[in-house]
Amino acid sequence: MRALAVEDDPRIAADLAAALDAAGFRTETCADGQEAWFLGDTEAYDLIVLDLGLPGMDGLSVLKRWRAAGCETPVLILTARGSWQERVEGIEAGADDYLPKPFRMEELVARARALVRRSAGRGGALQEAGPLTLDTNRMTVALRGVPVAVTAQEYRLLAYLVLHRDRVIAPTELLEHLYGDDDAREVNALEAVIARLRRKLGAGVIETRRGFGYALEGLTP
Amino acid sequence: MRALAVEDDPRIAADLAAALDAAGFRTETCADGQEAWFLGDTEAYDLIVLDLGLPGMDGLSVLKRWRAAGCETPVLILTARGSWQERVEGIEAGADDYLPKPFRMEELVARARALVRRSAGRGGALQEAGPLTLDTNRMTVALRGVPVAVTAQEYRLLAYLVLHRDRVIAPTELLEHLYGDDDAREVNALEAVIARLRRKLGAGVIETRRGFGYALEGLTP
DNA sequence: TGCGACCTGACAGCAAGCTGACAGCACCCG
DNA sequence: CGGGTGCTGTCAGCTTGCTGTCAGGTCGCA
Repeated sequence: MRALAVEDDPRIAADLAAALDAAGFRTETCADGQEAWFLGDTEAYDLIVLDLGLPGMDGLSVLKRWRAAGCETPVLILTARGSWQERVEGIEAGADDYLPKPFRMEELVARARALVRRSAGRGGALQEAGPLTLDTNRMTVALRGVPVAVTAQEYRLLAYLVLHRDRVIAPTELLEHLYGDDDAREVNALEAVIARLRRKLGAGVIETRRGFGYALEGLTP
Repeated sequence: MRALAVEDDPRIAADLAAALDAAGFRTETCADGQEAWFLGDTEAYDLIVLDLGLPGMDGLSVLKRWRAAGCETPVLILTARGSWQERVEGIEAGADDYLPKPFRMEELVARARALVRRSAGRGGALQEAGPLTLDTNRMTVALRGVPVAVTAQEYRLLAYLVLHRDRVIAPTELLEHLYGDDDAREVNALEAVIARLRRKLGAGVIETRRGFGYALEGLTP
């Protein structure tokens, strides 16, 4: 974890760095707004601690510029105690959290950890298997990068195959999964779906293992 | 956006609900820890405001149980002023933010909004998605820069779609978040709102993914 | 060659979704 | 208090296009 502490008071800056380092961060410090903006924009930090009172450029402006530039690093701002307008302003500008000064280092560390934990909890929605890419968020399918329109049923079938791309799936298993136990269908319904999919994806993508079931392209027999 | 306010003082609870409702939330209240735990565990909220001093079950225990049960709803806790141990404890227990009592309703609302945005991994108060711009402070909508007048319900629906713009949203999910569990509506109510929105925004902005749900104008067909 | 497993084009049924009309209701304003 | 106004859910009728079925074909294997 790499952190940036933007703080003009050298003593506080040192304390910040020490506390964050003790918490497992690799912390760099910076005392000037202009430089902070440059660093935040060019370097890849996991967390930025930003003091609002700064020489060079106002902390709030720095924050707004980062957000405007598409920087999504979690930012924790330090504000003067009691000025709730400033906090609200900071949050509106895109801060993820604030801490009123003076504060306990324990609290800073707790919040910093929580912030990083939270920002890390996304991604992984793209499932790839051979030439196929499934976006499980948008429910879309791409073949060699080219989007392919599929229906709900087709998507469900593909998703199941992709999820179990390392083995052969028996027709009965697919039937069980695609249709509830209460509205079971015949095998032919499945074959129809597969035929339609093959027409869209090309013949080779879904392979038939005669007598066993179906598998995605590239699985060795 | 659906919110739960857990607060035993009925006056404060009413104030909370009023402020959050004015900010575009559908707020339910609850005065008891046990009940709060049950609600948070079973219902789908976008935000929970939790007072730590509660009858029935201690607020911190409620929070811990939620987290232990895998509930990831952002939680904003209300603490007594000055007790920083309590705050740290709260954050360690999985709270996403805290507010010391007494507080300004403006600040609560600002933090609530920020929390909801952050939980979806997004920054500022201006939410952009394709041709749409939502100002979550003023609760206004613009299409390609041109302001569009929308009703409260329409705004809520759009806000939810914009917040989760990278996903397809199932009708049931929208129903859950637009209406409380106690005044549930039929799917058709939703379709009516969407039809009215499309008349204002044009046909392409809200896409229908037949069999899955709705999504904002995206890249893939 | 024969049999069973599997494929596929056509088609109809049907459910998902859309829309215009309407009525209940909350709210606003005189 | 009372009428007007605008929001919103319900209803009914409609469109759309997904999807299972069927019938007939092809393929692989013994």
